[in-house]
Amino acid sequence: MRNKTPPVTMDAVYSKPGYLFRRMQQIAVAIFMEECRACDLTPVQFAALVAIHTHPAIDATRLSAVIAFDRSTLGNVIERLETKQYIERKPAAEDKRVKLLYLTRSGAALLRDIMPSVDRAQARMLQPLKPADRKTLLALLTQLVDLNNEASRVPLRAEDALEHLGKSG
Amino acid sequence: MRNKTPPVTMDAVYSKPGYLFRRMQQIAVAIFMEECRACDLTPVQFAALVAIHTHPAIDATRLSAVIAFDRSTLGNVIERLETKQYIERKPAAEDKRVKLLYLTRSGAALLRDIMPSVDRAQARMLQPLKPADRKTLLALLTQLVDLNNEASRVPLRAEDALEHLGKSG
DNA sequence: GCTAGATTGACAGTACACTTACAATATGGC
DNA sequence: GCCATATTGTAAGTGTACTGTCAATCTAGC
Repeated sequence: MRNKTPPVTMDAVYSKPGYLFRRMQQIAVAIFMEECRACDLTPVQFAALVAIHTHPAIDATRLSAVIAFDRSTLGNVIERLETKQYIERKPAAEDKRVKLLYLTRSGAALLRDIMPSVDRAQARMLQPLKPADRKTLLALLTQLVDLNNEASRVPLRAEDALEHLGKSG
Repeated sequence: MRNKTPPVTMDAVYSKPGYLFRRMQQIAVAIFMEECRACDLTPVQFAALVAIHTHPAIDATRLSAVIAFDRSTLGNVIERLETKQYIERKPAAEDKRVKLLYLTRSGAALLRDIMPSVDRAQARMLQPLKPADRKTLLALLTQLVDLNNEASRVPLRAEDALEHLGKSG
């Protein structure tokens, strides 16, 4: 009867999806920050701007669901975007707890201006792969993120963004 | 002459590799922490333990290169592992700046005990995909992380771990 | 052997990413 | 209308992840 445990080597780290996802996220952020150095925006701040642009008058809780970003941390992100005057926060008339988010003129201008940089960053992340492999990886990742959505502490709820319309409309 | 910029929608986020890598990292950490709740270890702390196990008497700088983890932050990680008594730090005789890292007995025991939980976590991350797709994704990710190594702020230098042997050996 | 430059570990600062807790407010059941 | 419950924003606490800077120390060139 063999009871031997396999030896623990660095392969227990390097060949595992957990390590690869961490590295890839690390690399993706580095590339994004490099391409978008001029505009002083982080990947999450960019996602928030896009979401507020797409859903004006969204509140922080719904924004969190739409970009799948932790609700508590989002407060700080919003604060930073407000300090940089890219967004505005206005109290909602119907619900005194809620503060609605809007892109400012300069926020909208920024968003328009950085799209080329963002696109360049996104392209660079997959650049080293052959075009066909890029497509395959993107398809598998999309599928995996979608199927694992509930495993995340902050599942994506894209449809949440529409809720605030139903009340007044 | 058309100069129109494409409309900015949430697709500028959802369909991009940057977003997918962030989500997947988020999901991977959540799954890891869930499976390893009992032992109170983070993914990075686990990687550090494996590396110290594989390379006893490694120093912090080389450890950083071996697990591709930021040198400055690693100090805190080491501190936490030391507080939990999983590792020991001993000053090096030859170089007074260096502190060498060793697994304690309880650190080695922990590492042995949690391997099944870690394996379960790693398996769960890819679970939703078909077996063939898991292999494809893992292969493409491994390739991409390797080819993008230098784009990271903390490139992996696995061979650095062996340097400390060359001096005295 | 002495000094210029590199290395090492430590620290301060910024930004995610998550947890739990809490007060203010809103809502639905009665 | 009143109250249990849920929602919203905020804050404190922990842990990555990176940027810098700094002093102590080592090493190489001379």
